[in-house]
Amino acid sequence: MVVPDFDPGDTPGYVYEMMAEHLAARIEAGELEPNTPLPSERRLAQEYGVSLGTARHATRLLRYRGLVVTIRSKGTYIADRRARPQ
Amino acid sequence: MVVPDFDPGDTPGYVYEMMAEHLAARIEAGELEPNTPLPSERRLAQEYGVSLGTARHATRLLRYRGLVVTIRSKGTYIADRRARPQ
DNA sequence: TTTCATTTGTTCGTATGTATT
DNA sequence: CAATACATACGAACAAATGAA
Repeated sequence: MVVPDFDPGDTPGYVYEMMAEHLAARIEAGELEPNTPLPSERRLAQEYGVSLGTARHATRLLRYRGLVVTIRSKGTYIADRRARPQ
Repeated sequence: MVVPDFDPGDTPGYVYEMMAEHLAARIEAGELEPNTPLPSERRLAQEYGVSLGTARHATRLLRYRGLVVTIRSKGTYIADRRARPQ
């Protein structure tokens, strides 16, 4: 299962929401495994071609959804599948 | 003192760029000699009254310009004048 | 060998300013 | 005016490597 590349292009909606959706899809698809760290927010920002603020906004949404757990000065980790809502 | 004190004050431009310029001037003026270590980044941050991140940004610019060489867990050294570009 | 201090490397948290829509 | 997005800047904490004791 492969998640298509991220391409905000001219698709409607907010960049930070699309980015969060894209990351969520990668997590749910198992491409990003539980208890492993996400790339840093600055790295994510680079990879997705967005600003740090936007990347932070996206990871915050994932946090709200319980898909990731962020530990300050350490990183953001994929949550256990059983600890995830739904 | 050959190079005037650092004073970002209300001058235009970015702090990290002005700091890099100031350090570059000190290096080119010979105040800081080749093969000697710069003060640590945290020390530089204190001396210049800026944050660690800004000091690191400044030394990174010097690195790009080939004025210094940074060795992890050791320090940042003034490059040989003959090894410097231009 | 182990311990410790120093220094760079990395990361998140937060605030502010600017431009655009 | 408000929301989005970007960039700078500061702070705090942790990680890793080096070298000395």
